[in-house]
Amino acid sequence: MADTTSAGTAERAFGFRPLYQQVRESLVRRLIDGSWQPGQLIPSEMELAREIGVSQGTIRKALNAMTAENLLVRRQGHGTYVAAPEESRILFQFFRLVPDSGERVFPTSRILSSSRERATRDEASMLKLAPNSSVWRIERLRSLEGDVMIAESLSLPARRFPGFEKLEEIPNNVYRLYSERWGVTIGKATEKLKATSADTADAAHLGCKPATPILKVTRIAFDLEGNPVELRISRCLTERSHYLSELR
Amino acid sequence: MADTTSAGTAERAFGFRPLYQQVRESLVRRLIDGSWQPGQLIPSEMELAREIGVSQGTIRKALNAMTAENLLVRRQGHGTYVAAPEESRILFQFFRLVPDSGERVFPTSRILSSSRERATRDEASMLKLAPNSSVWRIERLRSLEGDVMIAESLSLPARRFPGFEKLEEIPNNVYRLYSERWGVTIGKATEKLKATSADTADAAHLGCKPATPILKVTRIAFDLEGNPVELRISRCLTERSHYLSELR
DNA sequence: CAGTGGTCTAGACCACACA
DNA sequence: GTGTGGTCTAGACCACTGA
Repeated sequence: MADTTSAGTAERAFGFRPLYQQVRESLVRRLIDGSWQPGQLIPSEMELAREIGVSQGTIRKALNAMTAENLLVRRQGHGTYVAAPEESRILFQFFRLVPDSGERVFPTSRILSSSRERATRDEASMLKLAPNSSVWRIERLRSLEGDVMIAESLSLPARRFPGFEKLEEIPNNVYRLYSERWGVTIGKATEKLKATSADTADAAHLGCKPATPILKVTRIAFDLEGNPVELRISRCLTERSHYLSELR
Repeated sequence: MADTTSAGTAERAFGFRPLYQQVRESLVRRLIDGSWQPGQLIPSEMELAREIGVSQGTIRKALNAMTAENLLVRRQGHGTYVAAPEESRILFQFFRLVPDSGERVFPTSRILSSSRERATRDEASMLKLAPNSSVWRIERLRSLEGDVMIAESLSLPARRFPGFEKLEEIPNNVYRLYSERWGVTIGKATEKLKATSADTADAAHLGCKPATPILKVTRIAFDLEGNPVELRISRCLTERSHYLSELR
């Protein structure tokens, strides 16, 4: 890295890449390979600058970029920490269903089933798996303020989550589970929303009449390297809640 | 502004505020009061630094913050421009309904009606208007790839849009209209999504059976000062399209 | 070529947290 | 007090654009 400081020439021949982006990538790699664990305090700007051989300002630019991506958390007077999948952060970043009147609340969950299955064609294509790969499939119900609002199914590539069947319990916040148990960090996700009607199973789960309009949310969640690692299909009752989307 | 450079003391007594944020605010004010028009080239960093009496680096930080908010567009070798409500930008920033198979497309629109009305209780509360204020109410249908997909109603505070009735035509991209005709710039918006069923009017408009599940999107759009200036309720067919939400 | 924004550095000082 | 991140400055050089 220090080489490119004074002599960017070699670098330039293969396509220019700002130093701070190279630094960013090398730091992201430490997150990916687990040398920096969620919640951990990382070295100060000055230490990183010395270690990597660039100025403090360049380190800062890389760290600020990672903070903007929710990979790090910086606290003045404290230091810089690896972002951890805490309830409150997950709540704001990934959970968009909000009661119509009232604040954002973390839902509670009840597991219905959990099994190993052959991936359907849809699962395989959305998770970029070979046909007939194994997936773990979890069905659960989620409640907001005591009422069941969401019936959802999670599909996980079995290869990325070995020993899933040995879990005694599947917690509410699965992203923390993925992180702590398999070192899988969710970085971003895309959701596709459609309106559909409750089938009889949905109706039984959600406590509504069949054919009630429900919001179907199809989420694909990606790890830090950009690989899809979770497919989640949520069927949501939106009679007393809504999906919140902010356009900036 | 130059005062606070060496002597932040007075400022500090009334609550510390970073210089670059003060600069940002003073530049945003130029957008609000119209001294900088959409599409216009603004002075270079060096010129602004001299004019305001801070360093180029501080100007840069303010300009980059505004760029991140989609208020400015910066082009290396060119200069810095005030962001304009261009089709492509609006398409990505504010229009989230995407055909299931295929690229994002800007919809076409057909106006059904346009009239001045008393604000309903809901309109008044969401637009922060006094009860019984006047609003313009526009009904229109929007098509994606030739098929009607959205039936929507727009409500605008009459006070903010004087002479609306004199318009010969209401264009597809109304945010450009607001900007060009009334100097109203939309900075951000929030959308609340619910699943509901098509009533007979929806069914007639959207060419579907009554009771078809549809996605109801309630948008409140805000100007640069954070005042609500548009209420938009869109009823969307999502049989061959979906609402795209990206979680980062 | 001149002028713009983009990167990188170096150093000073400020605000904040904790021991 | 000491050390952290946050702000601000100043200046050098690079990459891109259009004349």
